[in-house]
Amino acid sequence: MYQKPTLKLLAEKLQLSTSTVSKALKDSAEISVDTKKRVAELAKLMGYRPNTAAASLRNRETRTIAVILPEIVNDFFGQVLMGIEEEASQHNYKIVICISNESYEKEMDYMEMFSNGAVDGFIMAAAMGTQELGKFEHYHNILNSGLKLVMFDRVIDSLDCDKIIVDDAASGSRLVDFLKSKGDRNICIASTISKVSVGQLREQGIRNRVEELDGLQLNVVAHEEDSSFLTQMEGSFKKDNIHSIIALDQRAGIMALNKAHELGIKVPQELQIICYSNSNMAKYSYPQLTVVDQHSRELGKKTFIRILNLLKNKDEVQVTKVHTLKTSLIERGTTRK
Amino acid sequence: MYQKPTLKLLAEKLQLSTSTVSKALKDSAEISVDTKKRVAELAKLMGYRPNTAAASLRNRETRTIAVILPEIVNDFFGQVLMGIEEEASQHNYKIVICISNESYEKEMDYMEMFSNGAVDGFIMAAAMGTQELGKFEHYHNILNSGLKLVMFDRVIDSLDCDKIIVDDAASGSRLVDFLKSKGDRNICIASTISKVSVGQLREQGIRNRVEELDGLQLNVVAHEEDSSFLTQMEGSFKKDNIHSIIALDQRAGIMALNKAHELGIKVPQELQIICYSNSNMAKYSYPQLTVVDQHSRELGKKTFIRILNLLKNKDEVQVTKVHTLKTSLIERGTTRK
DNA sequence: AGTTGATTTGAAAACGCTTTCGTGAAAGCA
DNA sequence: TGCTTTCACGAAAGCGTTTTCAAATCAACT
Repeated sequence: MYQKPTLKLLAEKLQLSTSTVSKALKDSAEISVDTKKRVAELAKLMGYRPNTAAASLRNRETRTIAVILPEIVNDFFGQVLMGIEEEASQHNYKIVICISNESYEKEMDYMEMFSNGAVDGFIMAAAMGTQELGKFEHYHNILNSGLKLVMFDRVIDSLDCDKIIVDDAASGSRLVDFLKSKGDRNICIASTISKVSVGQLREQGIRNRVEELDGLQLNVVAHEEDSSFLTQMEGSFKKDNIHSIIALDQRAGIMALNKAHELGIKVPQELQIICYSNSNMAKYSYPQLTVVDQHSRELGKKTFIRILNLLKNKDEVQVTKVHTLKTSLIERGTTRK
Repeated sequence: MYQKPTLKLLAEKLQLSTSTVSKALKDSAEISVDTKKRVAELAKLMGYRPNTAAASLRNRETRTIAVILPEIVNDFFGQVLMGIEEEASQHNYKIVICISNESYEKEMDYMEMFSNGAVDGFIMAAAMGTQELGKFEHYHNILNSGLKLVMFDRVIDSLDCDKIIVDDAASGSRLVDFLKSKGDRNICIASTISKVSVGQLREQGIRNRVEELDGLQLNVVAHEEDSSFLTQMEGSFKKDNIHSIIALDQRAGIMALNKAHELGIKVPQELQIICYSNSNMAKYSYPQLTVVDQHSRELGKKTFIRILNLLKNKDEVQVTKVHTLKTSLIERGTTRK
């Protein structure tokens, strides 16, 4: 089988040393324009590609980032991943992907597995299991070993690392104002993510604002599991006189909408629904769901850029460790004009 | 900052040579049980992890597979990726992810970028752009350079490589039978993927069966772009007397369903819909879509196992290069009992 | 005691790259 | 011409592993 060209091979063919060839390819000032050209030409001709393992070994950097996601069949995380990947490929970085499946153990395993120098850093959103258990030593281990860590969306408050989040609490508050302005008094929170940080933040933001304002009522329907959620939702529809629903995640939103259909409730005339996450599911529902857009792709890009900065300014201290993105409301078919 | 333990460091502490330590950690028969134990203990104590770059360089294998997907915010590809990832992590392989965004150029760039020894092989589904253009030299380059390549779902017929696909044509044929048995005569194909291989195969399977049988009528609504698709769909609903729709992809399915809602067509009483891909969108639609399940996660696992075999039996010739998985119909709310 | 064989360990090279440092040649200047 | 400076290149070391081959030790058998 055909042998991949190496520096040595190029050097032989050109009657040069590997050092010269290496420098020439890096456009070093030490090398004459003439030989640079010769080297570049042959390299192109032979399809030379530097061996990454060798470069990693020598340079002590892998140009690889591990991305640990709680799940992947989920538009939000998918979009974030897109953003990360896009930015990474532009900067000539590789992304290795790990799916924790919301499990603390898997998350830990992955972090251990890659803490040997296989990657330069981690981008991650905490697994539900981790947030429930509240065990964070694996994060500390990573940080202590000098690897970079940037968390997004589902972050650990007590952890001293860089974080990219959205204004979950503030947005919740804004939604209440929005619904009140439409005349709704009886608001229901629907959630399948009440065990993760963002779910709690959103709920808190809503709750606080409801208490600040007068004459508003709040219900909560929360369950991770579809069927329990649906029966709870149905119960709430029947006994409480719900004017509007704020769904803290796409699944809760779509299930609430479907249940409303089933019960013959007219959306948005009799019931308004706002849903977190600008997902395809929300876009292709009927009617199209009004959503809180987290600008997830942008979030992914920002997250990558942040870790890139950490990697570059090796010793400089970052001042602002937490970066908050502002969400925006996309009004569609489940809210009134 | 703290220095990662290496073989050399372990060796010094134990008063051994690196060779011995290396062998001991690999449980070589050359080494006495006693020293093996000593080495193992210290290694564990110090948290030794072999440097992957060094091992890659020496062993000429990276234990890394590049996965190139046309898109990631798509339940089918997401599920396949899950399967791949699951199997990979079990076999101690890494997955680097690339998103071609349906573009021929990006696909090519990625394959070039990784064809240097950064990965041991590729798992991929062809981008729409590639299938449209019909340019496949980049695949040949990969194969010639000795890297392994396994394609899934969107494969290139003329390419001599391993492929994992589903019985697209056959399943199309079965769907026709199914619908006919329910009394439908006027079938409409809805597609946003008529430019990719699987879309064409499914359509062909349906078309052939319709021609074989008597008294059936076939319409086609196909457009990649949402708004054009929707207006075409609406036109078809109004002029053709459609009994049922076979949607070749999830987007087409959900859009057809929504349009039916909009026009007040009762599903499934007046119109049956069957949709390819067992996606969340289909599961959480109202009513829930009847779908063709491609067992996508299983497909992902099979794909990884295939490439793993290629990697192991380096010289052995694989006999069956194409592996076809059987799809199954999941009857839900958009078809009649 | 001498030879053999088995057992356990080590020295050294290699994987492909980068970088420091050194060297020879050409150029500049007096 | 003799000196320094600049320019262009090469030698060599080292990144952390793995593996081949040789060496050392010790027991066993003549």
